[in-house]
Amino acid sequence: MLTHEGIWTAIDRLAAKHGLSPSALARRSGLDPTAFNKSKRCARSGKARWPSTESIAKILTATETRMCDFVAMMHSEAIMPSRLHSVPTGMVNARHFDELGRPDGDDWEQVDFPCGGDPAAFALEVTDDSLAPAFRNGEFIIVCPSAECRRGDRVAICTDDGEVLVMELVRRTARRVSLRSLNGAGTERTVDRKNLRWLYRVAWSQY
DNA sequence: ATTGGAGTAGGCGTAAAGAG
DNA sequence: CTCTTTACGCCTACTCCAAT
Repeated sequence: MLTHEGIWTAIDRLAAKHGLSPSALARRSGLDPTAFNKSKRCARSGKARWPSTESIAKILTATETRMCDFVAMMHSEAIMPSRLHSVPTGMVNARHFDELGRPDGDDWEQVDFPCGGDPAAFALEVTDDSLAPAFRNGEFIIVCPSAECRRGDRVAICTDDGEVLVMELVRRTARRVSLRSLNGAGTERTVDRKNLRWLYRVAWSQY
């Protein structure tokens, strides 16, 4: 459901994700720098003011953000804890997780993020270009185990072979999960569900 | 201490859309 | 057509902070 608070929260989060203030995001998008001022989010009468679809379209274009990712920022499951466990994508594998799919071992580092939320979330630090253009080298991928996964979502999976992969969820049946690579090649991969330890949604990324 | 830039609050005007 | 509503741009004033 769209709420006034949710949409403004998403704008704030989108700005923060790109290291911008709301006014800087507005300026970059070709809008007036004051367009997203907190003082303009409610009329003097107290009535809620909503950004136009045109403004939303402009900030999504300026930040190369998909609508589904923007919508995810409105909801609580997309909120990051203030301090997350993080491990580089170049070294991550099944031994970094316990039997319940929680971060485990000594390789995890603590990384601070600007807001709090899902206590089960963890971060993967992108350390190469294997996930480009979806995720850049140096970017942090925030994985939320409690978030529901849908077709088209970016997900992190752990297989029985010990692989941990970040891909796009293409299809999920009772027996199999189909995934697509994020590196632009569009390579598809199917994993039997019995060989899948866990599948979590990528709710957020931050550079 | 001064200066300049960024960010924000708030007032006002404008254009577009909807209602009557 | 007129009136009302609403989002947004323009503008000024102010605060904060870093650089000089």
